[in-house]
This record gives sequence, structure tokens and C-alpha cells, in this order.
Amino acid sequence: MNAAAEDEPRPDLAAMIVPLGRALMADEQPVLDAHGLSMWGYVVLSALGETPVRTQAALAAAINADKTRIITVLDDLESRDLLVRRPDPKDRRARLLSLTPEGRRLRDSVRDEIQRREESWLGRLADADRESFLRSLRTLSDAARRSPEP
Amino acid sequence: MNAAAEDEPRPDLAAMIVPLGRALMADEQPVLDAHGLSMWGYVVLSALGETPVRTQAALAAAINADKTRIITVLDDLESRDLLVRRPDPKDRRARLLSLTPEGRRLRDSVRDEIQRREESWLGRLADADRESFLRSLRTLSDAARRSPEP
DNA sequence: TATTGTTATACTCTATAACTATA
DNA sequence: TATAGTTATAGAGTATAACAATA
Repeated sequence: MNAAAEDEPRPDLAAMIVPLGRALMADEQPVLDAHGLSMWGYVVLSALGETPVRTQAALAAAINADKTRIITVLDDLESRDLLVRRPDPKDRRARLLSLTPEGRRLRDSVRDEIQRREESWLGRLADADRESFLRSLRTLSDAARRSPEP
Repeated sequence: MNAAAEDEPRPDLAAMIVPLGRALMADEQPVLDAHGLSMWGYVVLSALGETPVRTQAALAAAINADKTRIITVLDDLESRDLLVRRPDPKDRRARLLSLTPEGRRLRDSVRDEIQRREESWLGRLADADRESFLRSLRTLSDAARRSPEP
């Protein structure tokens, strides 16, 4: 039994979640390195897979990134034939973004490796907690996406 | 029911956790601002409260920060009489760190406000999930602290 | 020589503002 | 004029290396 257990306040949520996020990212970095992908590169590939995106600004918004920040990422991915940018015929200012088959393959295999590593993290949880944890995480993550970040 | 639910892979853990951490921090920033505290300042006050720390290096390690990074933070907190640094008589290289009563008071009131805000996040969870979520989060957070970050 | 705290410097990430091309 | 994309610049945050004091 803990000596001062009664006085111990619970740790702040952020104080647990932020370092956990960092540790997860650090754990995934070797996978990305092995495929020559940056974190943002992978995020972009993932976001394009789920929903076809019609403008770079929309893509940036979807992944909570600055629109200027993803440009070099897109340049790199395009130069490696993982995605294509072509002007929208209806509005030639906009760029239609789509994954190439190769981009899709890369995204899938990286995601598989990453999620396999994540499984080993989830393996630390009690079986009864695991599903509940993922459900809660989805709920909070959705709430976070909706919360207005100035 | 979701159209393509069967094909939909679960989002990466990191892709949910990292933005959630950012949103929590953004949500807490106004509280810190109101008390003139930086995020690291608050982290230091919190860490000092829980366990008395005998060296700055130990403190830095405890909060997963670079030892050089907390120095200006300590300077600021000390100048505001929230903590004191005094040379350890047994090893005058080391600085014994302790909160002043004022530092303790500030830490407590900021923590109360922050945790009150966090409660409104947790309020989104199903009652049955809440306890499980916090337990799982503690488990993973502990694991993250142990994981060796190069 | 090794360690604690510190300072100075460099590097990475991110945001802001200005430019182009289309509309 | 307004918007999509782009480029250039500046700022914050972080890490690396070098230093002084003490052991």
C-alpha cells in the first residue's frame, strides 16, 4: 500500500497524454525511417487514403496542419510517385490530390507495421480495459478535432 | 450505420493521442496565462510538489526535459519566490530545490483549475468507461516513462 | 578526471507575410 | 476583389557543445 496514497492527486490528463504521444511517435520513427517517410508524409498518405481530397487547404485542415507546412511534404511525395497533383479542370487554382497505387501500397504497409507496434502497447492493458480505452480515446479525439484551436 | 465501416481501419493510436494532447494543452493555456506561468513552469511546480528533488538534473529527468531547458524556468520561478535553490551542504555542486508556501499554493490552485477543465473532457465519456480510461492511461503513461527515449 | 549547473550556439519545427496565378 | 497554392522570412522550442565550479 502506498504511504501517502490518500493525499496523492491524480496526475493531470495532459501530463500523461502528451508524453505518451511523444513516446509513441519515438517508437514509430524507426518504421518511418525504414521507408524514408517523414511523420507528416505518413500523415498525408493516411489522410488521402481515407477520403479523396480536392484541395491542399482542405487536406491541411483535415490533419490540423498549416497549409504552408505540407507543401514540401507534397513535393517530396509527388517526386517519389506516391501521389499526384493535377489542376482541377473546373477551377485551375485548385489541385486534385490522389494516391498512386504505389502510394497506397506504401501507406498500407507502413500502417500495418505501426499498428503492430501499437498492439504491443495495448497489450499492457487489462483485456477488459482495452476496448473501453479505444472507445474513449476515439470520443476524446473527435472532441479535440472539433475544439477550435486558435 | 457507417457505409464503409468494414474496410475502415482503426486510426493510429498516435494519430489520436498526439492531437488530443495538443488540444488539452491549448485548453489549459488560459489558466496558465492567468497566473503568469509557462507550461514548463507548471510542470516544474507539479514535479517538485510530489517528490522533493535534490538536483536539477534529477528534476529534468523526472519531467523528461533537457537539463539545460529548465534553467530559465527555475530562474523565473525563483525570482518570483515560488521556489528556492540552495547549494547542498554535502555537495556544493548540487542545488536543493524546494517550493515556498506561495509556490505550493499557486501549484495547488492552478492544478485545481486545470483538473476542473479536464473533468469536462472526461464528462464526454460513458460513465462505465471513465474509470477504465484513467486506469489504462496511467498504465500506458508509466510504460512511456520507462521507455528509453534516445 | 568526472559531475553539477550554466551559457552560448545551432538546429528543427511552426507560423506570418508577401507573391503568383487563376477566378 | 478574392482564393489556392507557393515562397521567404521570422519566431518559438529544443538540442548540442563548451565553460566554470566543485568533487
